[in-house]
Amino acid sequence: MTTIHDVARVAGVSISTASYALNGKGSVAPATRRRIQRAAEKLDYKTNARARAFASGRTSILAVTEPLRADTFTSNHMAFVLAAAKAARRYDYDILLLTQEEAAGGLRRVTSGGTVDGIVILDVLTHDERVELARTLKVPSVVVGVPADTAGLVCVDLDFVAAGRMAVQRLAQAGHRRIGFIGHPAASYRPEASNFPPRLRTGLTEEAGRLGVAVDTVTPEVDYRTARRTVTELLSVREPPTALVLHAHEEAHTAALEALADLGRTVPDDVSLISVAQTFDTARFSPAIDAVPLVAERSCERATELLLAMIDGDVEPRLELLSPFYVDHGSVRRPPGTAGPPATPT
Amino acid sequence: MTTIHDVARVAGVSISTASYALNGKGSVAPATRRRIQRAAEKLDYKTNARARAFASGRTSILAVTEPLRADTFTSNHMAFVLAAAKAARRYDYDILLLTQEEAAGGLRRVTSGGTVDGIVILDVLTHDERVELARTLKVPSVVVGVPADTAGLVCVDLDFVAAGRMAVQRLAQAGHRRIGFIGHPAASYRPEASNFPPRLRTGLTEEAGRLGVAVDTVTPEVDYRTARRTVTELLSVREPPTALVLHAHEEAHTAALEALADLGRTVPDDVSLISVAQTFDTARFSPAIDAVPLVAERSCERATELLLAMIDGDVEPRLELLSPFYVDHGSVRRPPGTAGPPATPT
DNA sequence: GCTTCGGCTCGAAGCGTTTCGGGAACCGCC
DNA sequence: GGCGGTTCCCGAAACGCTTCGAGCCGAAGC
Repeated sequence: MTTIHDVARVAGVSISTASYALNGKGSVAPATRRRIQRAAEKLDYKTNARARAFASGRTSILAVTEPLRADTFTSNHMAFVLAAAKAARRYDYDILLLTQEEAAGGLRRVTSGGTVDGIVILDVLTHDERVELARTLKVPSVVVGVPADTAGLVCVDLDFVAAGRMAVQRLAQAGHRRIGFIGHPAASYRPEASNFPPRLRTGLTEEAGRLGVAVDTVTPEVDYRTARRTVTELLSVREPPTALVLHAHEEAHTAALEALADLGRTVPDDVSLISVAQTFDTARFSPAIDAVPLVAERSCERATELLLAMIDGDVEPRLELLSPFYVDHGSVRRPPGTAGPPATPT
Repeated sequence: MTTIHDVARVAGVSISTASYALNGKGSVAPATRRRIQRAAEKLDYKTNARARAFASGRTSILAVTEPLRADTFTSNHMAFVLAAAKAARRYDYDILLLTQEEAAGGLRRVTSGGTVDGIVILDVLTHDERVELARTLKVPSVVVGVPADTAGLVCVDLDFVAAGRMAVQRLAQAGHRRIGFIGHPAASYRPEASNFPPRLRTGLTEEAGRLGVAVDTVTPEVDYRTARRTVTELLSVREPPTALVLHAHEEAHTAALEALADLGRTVPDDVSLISVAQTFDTARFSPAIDAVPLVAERSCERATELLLAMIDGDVEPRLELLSPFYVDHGSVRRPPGTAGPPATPT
């Protein structure tokens, strides 16, 4: 195995100079640096990660903890894990994946032994043991999501409240006065679950109240047939909503579209549609659905950035809420039978 | 930070003895061992993973490489990654997750620097650059799946051919003479994709030929509406199949059930159903569907076992195909209008 | 009583890198 | 020409652990 000693010898310098040159630290004369780099190239030298970790006290590995629970969606989970991995790589870090059945224990293990330099806590619950633990660890950590108590934590998340508001604003502006909200399964709104579903709903209902928009809410289970029936019922009342806001699993989207087709309602002529805070692509539906997307990359990128800043240096505890944005696919229009100027974005 | 020196001092032994005792290696008198363990406990000593990795040349980390491609399903991917993680943990290993956009480069990186002790290659393509690379690396690796050329490799996978055969046998035994096969999207059967879809289809069609069973095949895209239409067409011919075998995405299962309901066919009275090689639970459908499941845990457990054997010691290259098994949920019955003894498993 | 053996323990040599402190050479300036 | 300040380079000290080889000692074998 070729070591830095070999490189130094071939380049005719000391190993310390070789180390400085290879790592871009210290001050090394350009000519010397080139000589060392050429030697390294020639010998196909690769830094021994174990030795480097030992000497530097850094492994260049981040732990990513992501529980798999029944009340959330696999694709969302995967999206965040992959986004975290991608973000980490941009800073030359790798990720070590911690699973549900090791949540706290795993964190303790990779942390106390110095296996990782930092922790990314994904998909956090309102009350999450991982967060409690992270507070006590000396290894820096960052939370993607918003636990009940954010004191002393660095948290990053989409502003779900604003996302809910944005959807309502858009529809209100288009002239809708009664909207249907298709939410997550009821269990997702309980205090022991994640808190983004209630946050979104809060934003939505409060803004609706402010703007004088009525909201009919349903929370179908993760099951196509139930979802479809639920949506059909939602639309079959005497005074049905003229628009739907979806913050639900993918299957519910399909179910909603099928239910609409079945009832002979077309999108967007009869009913407008907005999907809020999804990680999947709502353009792939037919028709494509307007979205206020949940971009895992955004949250994870920012989280990683902050985490690395914590690793070398201090970062003030904070809660960063990322502003939502709107993706127009033409699934929102004025409700039927109403006149006025065409709906335009703010 | 408390080190092994502290433990040794408190226990009144040398650090080498402490090391042997703590790692269960060498020979240490029981009394001494206990004394050392008590000291470690008292001092809350945790082995420094970096130092240990450096000294021992082992990091206790395995790389898991898993490409995300459009032609497979997120939930399957996640299932295998999690299964790999779980298996690794059982042997006190952690996993470092490598993503698509780094397939070969990432492997090279974590390998040449000694970041990981071994590699688990998931979801392998028939022709996969990761496999080519793995062959040249000095770090041991194991493949979950079956590439075109398995020479010199250790491969583990479900026996998809046998799984396909098993489904047909079951249906033939129940008296079915014409079955419908709902496969993956057409692209999955091309030579540049994974080869488990063609393997399964081969087993199915060959066994069908042997048993005199006709097979009508469809390969719907990953899209509910298309899938549903396709299944409806499959069942709307003059002489429709009396049973369906599904090796398809979850949405296609839902679509098939809805299509059947729409056509007024009930399961299993009018049509029998078997789902083959799925990682999701087919019991959650209504009605529950018989399955020849793809158990990610099985493949990953065995793969990990072999990988660790390779890490310390030699393992002969091999291809291990795991035998499929049948899970009965009552969705298979004799075709309507036929007499004879009730269908019973072999 | 001697040797031999095996169980137990220890000292010390790494493992390959980072990084500190210092020294040599050189510069510009008074 | 002396002197403070840079720039560039080097030697050597860690970093905490594993593991080899050797030593000691009591028990067993002759």
